[in-house]
Amino acid sequence: MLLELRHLRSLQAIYQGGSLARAAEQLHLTQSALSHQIRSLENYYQTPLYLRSTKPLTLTPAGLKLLALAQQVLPEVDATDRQLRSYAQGESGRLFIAIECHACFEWLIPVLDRYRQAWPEVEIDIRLGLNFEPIAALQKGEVDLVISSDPQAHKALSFEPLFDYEGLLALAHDHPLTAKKYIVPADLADQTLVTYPVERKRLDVFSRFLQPAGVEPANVRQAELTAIILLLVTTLKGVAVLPDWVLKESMSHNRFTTRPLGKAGMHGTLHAAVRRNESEAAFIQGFIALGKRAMDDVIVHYAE
Amino acid sequence: MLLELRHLRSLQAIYQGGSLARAAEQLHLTQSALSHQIRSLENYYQTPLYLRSTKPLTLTPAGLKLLALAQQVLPEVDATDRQLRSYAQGESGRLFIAIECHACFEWLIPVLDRYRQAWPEVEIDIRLGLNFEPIAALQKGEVDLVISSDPQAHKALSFEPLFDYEGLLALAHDHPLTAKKYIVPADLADQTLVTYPVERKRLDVFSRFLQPAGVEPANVRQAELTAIILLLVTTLKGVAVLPDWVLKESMSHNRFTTRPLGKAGMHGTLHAAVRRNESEAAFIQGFIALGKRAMDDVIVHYAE
DNA sequence: GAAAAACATGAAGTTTACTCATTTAATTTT
DNA sequence: AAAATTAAATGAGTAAACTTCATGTTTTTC
Repeated sequence: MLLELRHLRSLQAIYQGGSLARAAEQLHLTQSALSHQIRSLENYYQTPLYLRSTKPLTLTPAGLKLLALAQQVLPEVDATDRQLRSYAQGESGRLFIAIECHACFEWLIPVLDRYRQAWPEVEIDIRLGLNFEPIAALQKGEVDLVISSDPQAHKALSFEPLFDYEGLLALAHDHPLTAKKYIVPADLADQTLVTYPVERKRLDVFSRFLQPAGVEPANVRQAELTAIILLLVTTLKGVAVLPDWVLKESMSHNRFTTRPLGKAGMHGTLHAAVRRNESEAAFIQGFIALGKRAMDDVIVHYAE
Repeated sequence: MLLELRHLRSLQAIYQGGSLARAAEQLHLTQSALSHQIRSLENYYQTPLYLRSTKPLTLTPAGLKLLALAQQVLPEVDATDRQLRSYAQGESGRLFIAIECHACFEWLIPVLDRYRQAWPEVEIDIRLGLNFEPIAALQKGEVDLVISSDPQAHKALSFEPLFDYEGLLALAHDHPLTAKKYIVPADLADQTLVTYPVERKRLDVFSRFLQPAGVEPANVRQAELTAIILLLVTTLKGVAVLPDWVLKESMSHNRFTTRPLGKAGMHGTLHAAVRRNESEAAFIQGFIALGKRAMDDVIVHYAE
C-alpha cells in the first residue's frame, strides 16, 4: 500500500487550489514535488487520476474516488489530531474515575457537575469499584483516577490528599447507645451493623475498628444506597458507620444522631490516586482542586 | 502534521497482535522500526500512547483515541484502495453515458439492464445531452461514453461503431404521402414536422435532408416523448422522422407506416465515443459489445 | 503565432524511515 | 530470589523516499 495521508492532502489541495502550482504553495511544496507525487500514485494504481489534455487538470473517475476519500477521511484525522494536541497541553483528556467507597457518591456527583462546567472538553466516566482492584486498573490504564482512603508509596502512581473525614456511628435518637459519649468495639457486639455490599477489608469499621479488637457484630446487613442505610438506622433496624460528610448532609432531615468510634474518633483522609506522569496535567489538577473543596458547601449546610 | 496512515496501520497491528514483535512481523517490519515509529508519534503529540510499565503494552487514553481513528479510517481507505485497483484492471469503473439523440432511449434502457447484470461493480448514469456538448464533456471527464451518430477523427477520443440505422418518415396509414414509394425534401414543404425538442443541427432530417435542399416544412412542432410523436403522426397532426428501430418496435401496435427519405434512404451509424486511453478497459468493451447487439431483439420483434 | 501559464522530467541533495546489533526492563520459571 | 526468558528501547549506519532545482513540453491566451 502506497497511499498515505500526504497524498490525500495533496489531492484535496489541488482540488481547492485548482492547479498544481497553487496547491504546492498551500502545502509548502514545489510544483514538481506534487507532480511526482501524483505520478507515483498513478503508477501505483495503473490508472490516470487526472486528464492531462486539459490544462487546469481535471479529475478522472478514479481521481474523483480518491478525492472523495480525502474529503471523508481528512476531517476525521484532523479532528483527532487536534484533540491529541490538546491532550498534551492538559486542556482536555479522559478522566475515568474509580471509587472504592460507595459513600463517595454523595460528594463526587456535585463535584463532577462543577468540573464538567470548568473542563467541558474532558471525557468523564465513573467506574464503581465493585469487581476489580482500582489501583491495578489505574496502572493498567483502565481508569485515570482512583478515590482511595489508603495512600501507598508507589513508583508509578501519585496520591494526592483531598480532605479529612471521620467515620461516625449513626444511630437513632432513641437508641440505647446514645447514652455513651463515644463507642468502643465491644458496644457493637450485640448490634446489627448495616454496611455497603463490599468486601470487609474495604470497610473501615471492620479493618480499623472491629477486627483489631476481635469483635464481631451480632448481625451484618447490607444495603446499596446511603438513603436506605439511614432509613434502617432511624427505624432502629441497626447501626451504621458512615463518613461524617454523609451524616452532616442528612442530619437535619432525619431522626438520628452520631457518636465517634473510639475516644479519638476514627479519622482518615481521602486521596486521589493518579498515574505519576499524568499527575501534573491541568485537567487532573483541576479535578483535584475541586475535590479538595468538596466539603466546603457540605459544611455550610451543617452550619445551618 | 506527522501522522500518516502508516502509523494508524501500526497501531492497529499492535492492537491485533498484542505486542510490537508480532505486529512487526505482520507488517513486514522489525520490532525496532515500530518502536521508533511509536516513539516519534509520542514525541510529536508530547504524550505517551502506551503504558510502558506493563509488559504487554497497554494503550493510554491518547493511544486509544488514535486506535479508534485507525479503526474508523482504515477500512474506508482500504475499500477505496481495492476499488481503485479494480479500476485499473477494468473490472469496475464509472460509466456515465451521454446521449445526443432522444430516440436512443428506446434501445439504451434494455441494453443497460443487461449491462448492469453483467457488470454489477460499474457505476452507471445517463446524462441527457440537452444543455451541453457531449463530446466536450467526454474530454473533460464529465461523462465517460457518448452515443453519437457523427464520428470524427480525434486524437484523444475513439469512436466505435455500434449498429446502422435508417431515418424513416413515419406517417399515418391514410396520409396522402403514402402514395409515394420514397420521400423527397419538397414533399415536406407543406407538412407539419414533429421533432424532439433539440437544436436543428442535431436532427438528421434538417442537417442531412431538408437543409441541403433548402426546404423548410410548413410547420415544425416539438414533442418530448417518442410515444407522443407517434400519436401525433397517427392522428394526422403531422409527420416525423425517426430511426428505424423505434418504428419497428411500434409498427405492429400503431396505425402508421414508413417511407424512406430519398431514393437510397437516409442511413447512418450510431457510434460509442470514449476516451482513447480508456477504450480498452474491459467494462467499456463490455458495454460496446452489448450495444452492438442492441438491435438483435428489436428485429425479432419486427419479424412477428 | 508568439508569449505566458501550467505541468512533466531527471538528476542531485536531503530528509526520513528502516534495519542491525545491543542494552534495558518486565515477566516467568526454577 | 535469582536466573532465564520474553518484550521493548536505543543508537548508529544505511537505504529509500521525498524534495528541490533546473530545464523541457504542452496547453492556453493574446
